[in-house]
Amino acid sequence: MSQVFALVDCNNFYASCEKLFRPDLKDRPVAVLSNNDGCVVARSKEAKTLGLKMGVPVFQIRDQIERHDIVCFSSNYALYADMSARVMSVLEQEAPEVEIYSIDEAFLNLTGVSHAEDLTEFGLRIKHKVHQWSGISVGVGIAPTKTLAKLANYAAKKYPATQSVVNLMDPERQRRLMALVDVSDVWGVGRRISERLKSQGIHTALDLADANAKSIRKEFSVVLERTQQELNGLSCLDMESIAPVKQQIVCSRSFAERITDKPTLQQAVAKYTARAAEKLRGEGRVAKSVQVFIRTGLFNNNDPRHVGSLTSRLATPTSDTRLLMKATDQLLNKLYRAGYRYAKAGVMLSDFFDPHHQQMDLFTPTHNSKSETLMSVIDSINHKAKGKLFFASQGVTPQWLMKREQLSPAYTTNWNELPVVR
DNA sequence: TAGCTCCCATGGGTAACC
DNA sequence: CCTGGGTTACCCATGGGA
Repeated sequence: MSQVFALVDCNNFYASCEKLFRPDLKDRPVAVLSNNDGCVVARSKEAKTLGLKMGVPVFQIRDQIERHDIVCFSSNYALYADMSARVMSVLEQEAPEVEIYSIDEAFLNLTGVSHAEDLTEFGLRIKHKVHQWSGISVGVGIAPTKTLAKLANYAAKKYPATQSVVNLMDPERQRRLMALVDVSDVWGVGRRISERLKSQGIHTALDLADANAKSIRKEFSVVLERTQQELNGLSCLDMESIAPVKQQIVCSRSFAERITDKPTLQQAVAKYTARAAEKLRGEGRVAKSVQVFIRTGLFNNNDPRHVGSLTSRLATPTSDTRLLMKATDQLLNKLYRAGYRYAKAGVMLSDFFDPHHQQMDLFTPTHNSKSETLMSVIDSINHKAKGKLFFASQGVTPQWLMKREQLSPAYTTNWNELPVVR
């Protein structure tokens, strides 16, 4: 039986979240910056109209920001996550099956819904209800495959006449749209692959759909072959409503200022280790493999360069912050070289196990419940009082913390931070 | 038993996505 | 001077059994 997927995607999500709580900024250009206030990662409609580009470093467009009086925000992930949850809960009320694909988009499985209601009507209803309940506006694309649903969503955003809802169930309509869409705008086709496709005369989504399947497989990959089949209405990608178990956890960050000395770098690595361990416990797992990486700046640097990473395999997998910190500190000791200006460091955990049926070895004392208790006490305190409890090795007043100079208040998650309005 | 192929695990690198 | 963070999947080379 043929399937029906919808893709619901929030418009300018981060910028919309910031605007929601600042009605005074209605109709004003707003930009949201990446961690460290480094790049532009989201723009309001007005900012896009002004030609503000996605991903550009802020220092390169200071004058543009000044000239047009663009309001900039540091990213406030807690706010976006909370708004996302509100949007998703509306979708979950309306659709029989929801796959939360990212913070601002979700696939709905509408297979079987089609008889009860016209699909376009369904899309419009969802759009209205999400807006009514969360204040966020969304686009809806409906199609027989996920890739086509993405494409329909792209059209819903691009063409205002659609009222932000596009029903792409009809094959003729699919082909008409695909002829207008650049291959690079197809889901799964990035920069490199679109360049290679274009050198072979494949310029539009339709060109890709009609290309020779054998040669796509041979010269590119199974992944692109699947994309091609999906463009032709053959569903290869199913709903993944249950989140797959994580295979790795990374915690890394650029520093506000370059770090040259080892003790400071040690603090940073300790902090990232603590955060990664916390995430690991949140997943209910233990890790056997621990990696640390450090690197100097990436761009226009006459500075000496150093990138390095080292991995250690623990005798026994663990989620105990103390043991993981011991490991990462040893790795950093081997990795660190004096005389470099480090810009970023990170900790990666992988090779996960279920702590309750764990492979023991002969020489290490067995899993102790003291550690488990201590860690869960730390986690529950930090859950209530965010990050108030930490290890001394993380440093008490770190100077290298990321830059977040334009952070908005925690409107939805911390009542105490709300600005006083009279 | 030397030598061959096949298969699988592993690890580094690339590309994609949001 | 100042350029994000996190995750997965795949490809390919390698090397050790069977």
